[in-house]
Amino acid sequence: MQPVDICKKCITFAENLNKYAFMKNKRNRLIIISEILRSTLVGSQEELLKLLSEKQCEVTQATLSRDLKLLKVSKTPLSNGAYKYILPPVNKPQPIEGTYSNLLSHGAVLSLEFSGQLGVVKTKPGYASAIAWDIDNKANEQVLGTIAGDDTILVIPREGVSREDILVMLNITFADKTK
Amino acid sequence: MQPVDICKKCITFAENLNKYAFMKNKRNRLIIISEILRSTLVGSQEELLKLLSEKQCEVTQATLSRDLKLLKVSKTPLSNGAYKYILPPVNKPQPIEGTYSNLLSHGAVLSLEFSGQLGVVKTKPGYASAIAWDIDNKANEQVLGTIAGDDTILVIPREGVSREDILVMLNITFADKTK
DNA sequence: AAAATGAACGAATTAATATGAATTTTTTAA
DNA sequence: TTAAAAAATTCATATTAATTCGTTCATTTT
Repeated sequence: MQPVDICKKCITFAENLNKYAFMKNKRNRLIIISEILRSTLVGSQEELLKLLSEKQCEVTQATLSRDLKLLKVSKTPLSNGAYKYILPPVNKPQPIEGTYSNLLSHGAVLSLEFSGQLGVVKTKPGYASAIAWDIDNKANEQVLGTIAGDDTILVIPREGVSREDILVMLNITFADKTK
Repeated sequence: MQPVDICKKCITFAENLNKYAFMKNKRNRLIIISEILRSTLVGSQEELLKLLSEKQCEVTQATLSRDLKLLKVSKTPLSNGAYKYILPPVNKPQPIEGTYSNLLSHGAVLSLEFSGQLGVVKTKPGYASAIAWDIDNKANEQVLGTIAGDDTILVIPREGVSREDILVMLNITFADKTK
């Protein structure tokens, strides 16, 4: 190697080079992370750090933590006792945050009738289990449980819970949704 | 209040009282945790610990961590920058390990409650029909039939069959649990 | 340009969570 | 019963993950 005079520009360029390299770029890093997580069982951030560095992608745990947050990657216990970082489902049913689906307000519920203690909700075809799930969550106090078919839900109220209570419960839900 | 002599039995009873309380029991604790997580946004174990203690359920973080692992609860980043503990999706029936008695002793059956003539069994997600089938077979004398959803079984007892009869029937299988 | 702004990041720190080991409680079996 | 075994739980600690803070650099604004 022979000595070379390096101009200022070149120095700046060289210094910046790193940043423009494929691997040293946030977007691409996120892609790499996704790919790794899709194909590999990763149980901790430290582990993922190593895998990344194998792909010439050197970052610290801090950054990784931020990346995972950004990607909405969740840490889940496996049946074998280990943990796994998993990407959110592709079709994007994000975890439900606080509120319930607005199925109710969209007329998916067609009717509610009673027979004795039992309530029967009719829904649009296919909606029953989704709505049953909502009812389970919203009405734990009034309802012992629900059983859903395709367009029919059987609602089993707790003992001592009146039809009105059930109606009120559903009305509240309706009211909430409609505004 | 006048002073009272308390006999040994009473002392023992009082000491044990706590243990028999609903809240002081793993299985029930798991139910409570599930219910909380289904209805509340919980961002950390410490937070959940408080909610539990509000429900008279006192445990340490260590136990909670193990409970969450058992329930396969995962920690997920939300869009608002916070985190949320979420229960595994209901439509993901876990691999069924073993037979009826196993399922029961492994806590696949979460609860049994009554409303009027009807019994409602809550199970882990996905287990309902497997267990319902077993109940049908085991309890033909007491039970007219069962209807299973994903995590709920409606048990319809025969005419003249009491709650106790049903309990006894289940106790045979539960036996280990109830004492 | 210089100054202001804002994203990205790493180092260090703090916070949160998991786990080993000891202990207590419950179950089983004799 | 009572002792032994298993399961559940806690305590203490290790491990893992999130965040704070300060720096750098690119981009806008003045």
